Amino acid sequence: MVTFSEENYLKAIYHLAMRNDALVSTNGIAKKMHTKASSATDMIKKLSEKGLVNYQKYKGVHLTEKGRLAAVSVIRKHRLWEVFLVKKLNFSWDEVHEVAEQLEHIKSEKLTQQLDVFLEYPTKDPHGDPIPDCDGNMPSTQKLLLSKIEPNNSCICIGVKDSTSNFLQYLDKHNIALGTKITVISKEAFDESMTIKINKKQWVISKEVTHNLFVKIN
Amino acid sequence: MVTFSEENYLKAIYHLAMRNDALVSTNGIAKKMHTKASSATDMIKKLSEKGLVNYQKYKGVHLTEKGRLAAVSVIRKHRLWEVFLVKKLNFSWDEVHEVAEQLEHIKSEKLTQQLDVFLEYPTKDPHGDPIPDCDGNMPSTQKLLLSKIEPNNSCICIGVKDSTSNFLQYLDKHNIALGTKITVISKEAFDESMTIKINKKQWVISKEVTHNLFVKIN
DNA sequence: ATTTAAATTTAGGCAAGTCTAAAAATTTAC
DNA sequence: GTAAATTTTTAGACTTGCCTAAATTTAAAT
Repeated sequence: MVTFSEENYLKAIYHLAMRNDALVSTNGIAKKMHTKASSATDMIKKLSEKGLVNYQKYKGVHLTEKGRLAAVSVIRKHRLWEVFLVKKLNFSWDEVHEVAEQLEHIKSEKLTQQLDVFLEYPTKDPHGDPIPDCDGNMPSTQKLLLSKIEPNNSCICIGVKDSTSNFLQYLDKHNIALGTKITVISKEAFDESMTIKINKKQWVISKEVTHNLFVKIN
Repeated sequence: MVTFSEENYLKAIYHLAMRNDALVSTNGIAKKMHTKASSATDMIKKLSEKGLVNYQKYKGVHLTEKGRLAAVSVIRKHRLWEVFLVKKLNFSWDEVHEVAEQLEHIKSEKLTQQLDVFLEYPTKDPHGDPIPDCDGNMPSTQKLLLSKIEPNNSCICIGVKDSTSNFLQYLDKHNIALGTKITVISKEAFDESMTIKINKKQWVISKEVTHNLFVKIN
């Protein structure tokens, strides 16, 4: 039995490790969880006793296979619920996160499975992130930050790195959605701002934008 | 901010009081919550401090208006989710309760509202229980136990008192569903068993069944 | 290589929600 | 109308998840 809080820590560790089974630091976990390092240490010990992470004092942790499966299961539920909220309940992509944070902890194999069926097996959530399958396989996606694209090349927007409401609303306002084709006109070395063209309309975006938008080469 | 556990107690008190604002006993609450009387006392004090119940030591509690609204809100969510599970995710009526017990605690006004829209404003859950509106009004339903129907009268099944899987599966097996017309042929004084007729087929049901099936006069 | 800084862990404490055991109040029974 | 039985409350303790403050370990800097 994995508690609500344990699931959140596992998810945090998964995201920090970024599928590399790199060691994750106590401070990193505490920061991500908005708790103190001492709280993180407490939880790490508990996760370690349950065999969900490997832990070496002062060194850091990484997920065991059991822990990885638990984390991915939560992520799967989170992303399926996000699809549900957007596709069926008319939520916009900047409103879904908070509610999905609650729904991801509902424990029912059948519920998750039937939700997947009902949504017709989506492979991406509303922010372009991949949805793991029920066996815990996370589809790998090679995605580039827009900032890496050279002038005179074009690309397709496939996801966001930052998924805060502010950023998502910015994108909505400027008609940048998943699937939008972006042509890079020029880059400014000074402030890393970039001139881009979408649908014949051309304007300048800051590095805050180019560093948080994932694209693929056309 | 009402916690998960507080919501469960409020729901229990609501159901025990049965919309009469009758006093509910500590022991009654403890029994319903599967906890000990001392735990119930602790929680009652907390609910009282929050203004959700009126409490007099050794006498009992009843919900304040604020408490009633909180309880009804949880019940509304529970029943909406049950409809969702049955109508959209192919759950059967005996499988929904446990999952709905979890979903009922999700906090999002918009979620509940949009779910109601998505389900096209259902007024009854899969067991025939009324779904309160978003202002906390519980539709009143006058329903009779099948045991009260006299021989040679017929009635329509509109709900269940006991909604355990065992009973619901019994009803499924014998093709008794909400809306089914039942004609009472005779009653046995000795064991309160009853001979009934459904679709020209006639058989005997025990008092355990007649005391747990709600009907309305045709 | 030792000192300083940063990260991590330990120690002790707090609130929520539960428990057991014992005390107090109420109800029931004769 | 008092004694026994039941119900309810209190007292003290445990677990989870968090905190602050202090101690320890590791890393960085000169």
